[in-house]
Amino acid sequence: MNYIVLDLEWNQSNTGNEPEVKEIPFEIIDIGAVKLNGQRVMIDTYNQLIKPTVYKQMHMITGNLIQLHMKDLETGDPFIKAMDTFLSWCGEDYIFCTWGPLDLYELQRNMHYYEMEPLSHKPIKFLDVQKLFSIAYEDKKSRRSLEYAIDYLKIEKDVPFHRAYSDAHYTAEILSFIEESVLENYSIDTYILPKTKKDEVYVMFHDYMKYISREFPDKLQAMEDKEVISTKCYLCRRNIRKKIRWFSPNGKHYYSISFCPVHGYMKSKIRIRRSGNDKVYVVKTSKFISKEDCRKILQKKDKTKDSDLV
DNA sequence: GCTTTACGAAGATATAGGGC
DNA sequence: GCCCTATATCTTCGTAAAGC
Repeated sequence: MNYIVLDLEWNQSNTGNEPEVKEIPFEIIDIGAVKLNGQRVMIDTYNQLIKPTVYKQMHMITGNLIQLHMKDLETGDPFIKAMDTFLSWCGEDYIFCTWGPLDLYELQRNMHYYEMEPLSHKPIKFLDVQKLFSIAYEDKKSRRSLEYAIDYLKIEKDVPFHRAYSDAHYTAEILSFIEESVLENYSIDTYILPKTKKDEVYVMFHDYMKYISREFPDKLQAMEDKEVISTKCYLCRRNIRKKIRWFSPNGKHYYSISFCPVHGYMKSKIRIRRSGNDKVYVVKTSKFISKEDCRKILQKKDKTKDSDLV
């Protein structure tokens, strides 16, 4: 499998002078990518400017940042043409890698605006190199700028930042530094949410698991779904007994604890999230915890009103 | 029984730090 | 300037205790 390390530059409405188009708040104007083989060695590159059709003025802040002017874009390809070329360049067997979680989301939003066939009909697995950098070298939670990571790894800064191709190239260099085992911490893009039960997402990490449900009309219906409220042991996949039934200390998050005779106390947490069209979906995470942590959650539950028990 | 005060929880708002 | 996410802080509200 190849790695497609992708970076985009985009422009936005020049507030006050140009109305914002709601369906495309950010218009992609520069696509850069580097293809790495399975050993993370560079085997090809892609670099293309896009001729904009939505925002004809460069936003001041953006213009200063990315060092691109409207006249540079006049010779660019139309978005649809550039994407067709780019996607066939990507090939068949690959995973997208980006710095931060936004690029893949904006790419799909732009494709949708131009009524292109979607990249996928379900959530997309990708590598967020910004997150991987934090896991490999920092505290797993912080998010650093690309330049910080380049300085940290003492990689030579031979081209300016904030152009799609150069940032993709820098990101690829960082990716090739990161130890193989860290790459298991992949991310899920939810521009497209699971549409059916079959498309729902189950992700196993070494110390926790994550589940992303399909959409439901509201919170109550989500919390009635068997799969949503199921608390099977994610290691041995057996049904296990609930020690603490689902409860919500605040109406947004739900907690439960089950006990697996082999793996111990498993805490599950449900977050209810809003999707675009006023529906909701569920992100459930499960992990094994100590008896002491179990006691703390029990205390939290005792403070919760009965009406919030499920 | 009414008013004041204190406190904690929940919700709303602000901030920070990343992206362009 | 706007988007996204996570976290911190402020505000509001309900309840309980204290004072009269």
